[in-house]
Amino acid sequence: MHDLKSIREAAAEFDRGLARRGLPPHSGRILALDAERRGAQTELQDIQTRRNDLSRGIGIAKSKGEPVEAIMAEVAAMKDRMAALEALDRRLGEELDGLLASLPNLPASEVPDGTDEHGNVELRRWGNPRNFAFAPKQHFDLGETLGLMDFGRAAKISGARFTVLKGALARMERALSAFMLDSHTIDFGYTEVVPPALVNDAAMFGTGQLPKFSEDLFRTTDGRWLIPTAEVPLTNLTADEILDEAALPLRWTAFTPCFRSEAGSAGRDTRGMIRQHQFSKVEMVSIAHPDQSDAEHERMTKAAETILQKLNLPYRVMLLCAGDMGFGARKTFDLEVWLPGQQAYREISSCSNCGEFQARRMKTRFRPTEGKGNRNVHTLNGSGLAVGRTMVAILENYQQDNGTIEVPEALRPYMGGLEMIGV
RNA sequence: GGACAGGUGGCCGAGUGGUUGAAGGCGUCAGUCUCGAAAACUGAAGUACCCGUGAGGGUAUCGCGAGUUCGAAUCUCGCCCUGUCCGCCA
Repeated sequence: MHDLKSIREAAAEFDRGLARRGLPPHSGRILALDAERRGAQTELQDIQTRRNDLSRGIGIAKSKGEPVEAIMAEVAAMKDRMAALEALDRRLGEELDGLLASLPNLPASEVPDGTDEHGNVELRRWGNPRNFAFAPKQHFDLGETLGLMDFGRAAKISGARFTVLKGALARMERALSAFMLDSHTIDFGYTEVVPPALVNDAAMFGTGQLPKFSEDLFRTTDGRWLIPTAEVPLTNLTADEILDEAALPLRWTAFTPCFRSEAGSAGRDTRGMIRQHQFSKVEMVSIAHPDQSDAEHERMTKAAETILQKLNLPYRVMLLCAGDMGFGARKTFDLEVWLPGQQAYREISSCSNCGEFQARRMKTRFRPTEGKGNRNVHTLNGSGLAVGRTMVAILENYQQDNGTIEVPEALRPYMGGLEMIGV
């Protein structure tokens, strides 16, 4: 959600930001609506002032036993105009809010230009892709051959884009979640949270999934939504609250299932576990002071990278270009893990600084320790990591020529000391 | 799901359709006092928006949304949430 005041003050800059997102200018329409609405509000409030004075006068006159018919007639005469102005104010407000709510966040200045993933900039690489003495397989071949990953039966009971994991791989999902949560809570100070997986409209609006992206979501028959990421419930934890500055930053992490309809991605990643309707993810969310959100963003990304490093999985860090960022982000780092079976780097984490964008939607502010005037917090979210894709990466990077899988050392304590899968 | 009872400012808690943004208490902040603190006393303080260069003025807001009324925290309706009991249930 955008701030009207800042658009009034810097309309050209606002439109420049939209242009970087590939959108036409909107400030003209917004400011026209804003001006018209404020005119209506001002006139309405003047009438209300008069109405309140007169009504008060009626009460006083009555208590004195004086006649009130003349005053009542005067108030009654204002009713039509008041109703018209109220309707106008509401209509203009709805159009204005609808417009403001539909526009994505503006990219930070250091975000590169670009319309799609080809505009993203590689910042750094970590780890060296292993040299295989054989042709590395893709994760679904490995998993199915092991008999621990079953897409056929998942389709039987649920349909496409679901997986059944069994045995050591089912356990690996549990192990990975515990491993990741331990790292974030113990090494990075995040507080572990178990949030609801079903949320209401307001929460989905707060983080920006609604009103524009409802087709990407699953909806329950009683009108709730299945979370597409724990970012939604975690970030909305502070909705409608005014926090103490001293409480910042708030850092939360949660392991949850995530549900996405994947409408519009038909044909992409149809095989395997890369793109599923349901997947597990450990998410991090930080609620930060505006002055500290850039540092918090780096810190959060570091927490996600640490998981990959501990698992010894090669990856690269991408700075997303303006056109490839999500709706609410002003700056995003993607972590892409090396998948030898695909011979490609694939996204395994996305860490975004949303600035004030979500805070304004959720009405999350903080009270400065010094000075007056409440300010919007900055919100950040990042995967740490997508558990299913982490399993994919482990299968492909740790596969042996006989199809067995070595368990990464860091994970062994979480898997009862298991060193090899499939032997 | 059914039956009751509730939802008031940071918290607790009054509130009769009429000059109530809302008594009182607690807590918070500032000041007086003090070497300092406590106590006491004095004062300040919700949120959003509009007008105004400013000082300042105004509107809305008592769970949310409609309605009745010249006027609604107070009356009516719908919804949401909380508590208690019953039913069902992991």
